[in-house]
Amino acid sequence: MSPVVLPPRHEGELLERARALRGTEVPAAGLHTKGKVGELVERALGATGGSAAVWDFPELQIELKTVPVDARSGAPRESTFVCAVSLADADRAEWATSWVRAKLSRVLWVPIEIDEVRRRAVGEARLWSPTREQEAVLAGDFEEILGRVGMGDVEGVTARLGRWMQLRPKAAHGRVRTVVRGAEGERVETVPRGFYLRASFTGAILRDPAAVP
Amino acid sequence: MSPVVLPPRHEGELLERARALRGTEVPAAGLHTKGKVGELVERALGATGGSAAVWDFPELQIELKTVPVDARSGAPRESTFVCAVSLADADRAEWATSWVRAKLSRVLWVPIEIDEVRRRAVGEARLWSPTREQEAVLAGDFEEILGRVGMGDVEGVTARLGRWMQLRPKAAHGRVRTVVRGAEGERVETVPRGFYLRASFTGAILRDPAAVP
DNA sequence: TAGGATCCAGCTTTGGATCCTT
DNA sequence: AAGGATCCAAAGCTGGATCCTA
Repeated sequence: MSPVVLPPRHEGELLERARALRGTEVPAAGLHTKGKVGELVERALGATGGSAAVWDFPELQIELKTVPVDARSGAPRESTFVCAVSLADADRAEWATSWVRAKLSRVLWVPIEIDEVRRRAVGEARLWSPTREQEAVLAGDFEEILGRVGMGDVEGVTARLGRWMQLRPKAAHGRVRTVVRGAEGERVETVPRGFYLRASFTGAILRDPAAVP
Repeated sequence: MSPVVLPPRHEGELLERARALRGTEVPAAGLHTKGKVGELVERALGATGGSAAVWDFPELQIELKTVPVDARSGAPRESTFVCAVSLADADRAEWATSWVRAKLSRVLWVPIEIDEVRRRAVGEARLWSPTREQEAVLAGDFEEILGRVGMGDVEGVTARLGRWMQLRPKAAHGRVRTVVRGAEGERVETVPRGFYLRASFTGAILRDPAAVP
């Protein structure tokens, strides 16, 4: 990451920049541009996180998420990836100290509005932190999902589990494998996974940050 | 209706008969058998309601509803018709005195279980009355829907309105028409409609009679 | 027509698979 | 591999249209 813009010094500056971006057209998505828009917006806002960091804006402890939405309705068209999960450590994982909680504790949501002709433009950014109620639901999803993985039932965890947050494959190719322990302690090879937020949840909080769907 | 079975004398007898029917195979549904199973079950249980009555078992004030469900999951495959609605009287209609409330105040639900091969068999019957909370939601749906019709906006009432109960066309042919008054008091010709319960609701109360989805 | 319902095309959602860049 | 996400077939749901019998 080589930023063309200096890191924002405070939330106000970050929000200001994000709002200045509003209306900017961005390259159309397609098979060969996945993730591109997210990276463009990161650079334009001065993100410096890089692979090792927890947050995109480490000084501000703020995570940036672009989310593709329908230009008319504002409804998200996709779920939102949060972070990868170390399946092998599931039995020791706790919400309070988790990476996913840290990332979600403060998020700058940047909608990418997609119109009928597939054109994409930056929408109105919004800074969000989960309400107590929202965090309780996310924590519940976390426990339910990693609890099952911790019990050795990783194959029993489908993307159906979790009210707002789900676990799904996260790998460049279907053939990538990671190792986890089964119920009897045996080696189980499986595909790497990550946490995703359902579109119904991001849609709700984009409309109303305190929503309790 | 010429019953081959005498009317049940009390709830216990009705439930007994319904349970005795469990497992009975019934003719497969198809384009040309709509409603047939409902009538077969009515006769088998000794229903005497007929067109004029509010209830299928007038002495017991009980309504009979067959509901097609997936044999595996128990989930309803269709919404459930409750009764037709007089659109012209919408502005005077009240939940407390409505036909739909009377019908729903006590219902014998008879699931018709459909398996992979489309075979249909009678499932376990269950006698239900709405809890206070459930009735409040149904009353809310009623007011919301008929309120709009009463205000002359019948064309603005889509099947999307109503959390558990919705208004939908109810006519043998799409060309049948009924008359209602528009917002300016003008004649509006529209298709006759009836109240239906969403499959999500009947599914919930079949699993748990006191469910609050 | 009233009463018993189901049909089914089209839209939405789901959730496993996949793609790019560093 | 980690971080940024989107793809898209198939399953599920919606809701207007339709079917049978008396």
